[in-house]
Amino acid sequence: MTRRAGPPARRTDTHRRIYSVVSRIPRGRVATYGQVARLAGMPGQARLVGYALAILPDQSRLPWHRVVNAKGEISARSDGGHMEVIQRLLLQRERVRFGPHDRIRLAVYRWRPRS
DNA sequence: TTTATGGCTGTCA
DNA sequence: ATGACAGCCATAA
Repeated sequence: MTRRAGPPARRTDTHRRIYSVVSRIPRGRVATYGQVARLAGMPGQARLVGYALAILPDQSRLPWHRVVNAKGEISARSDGGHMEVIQRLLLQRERVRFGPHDRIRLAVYRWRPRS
């Protein structure tokens, strides 16, 4: 194994928890990166969520498109940017409406898990 | 090892 | 509303 002593498999566990939370976001609802981080037990790690989703394989079944930034917008990718369009389509397909400035009204569509 | 990004965010001007 | 800044930390070079 290449992994030595110290923090045991943190990266793996981190991604695991992030994906776990994302998989629970119901259709027609969205969550912000920061929100996912908090729910995953790592408040303030919004960027980690972005990383975890960025390396997601294309054939992944995870609802990555239901994660948006704090303003309710689809965050810009570093690459081409075609995924942003896909994300928008996927959301509209599950009837999430976009308001002015390509924004989603978080007050209306934000996911609110019970516990 | 060090440095520079990066699907972010809250605070403050 | 917009912009600068500072945290946070995984990855890539």
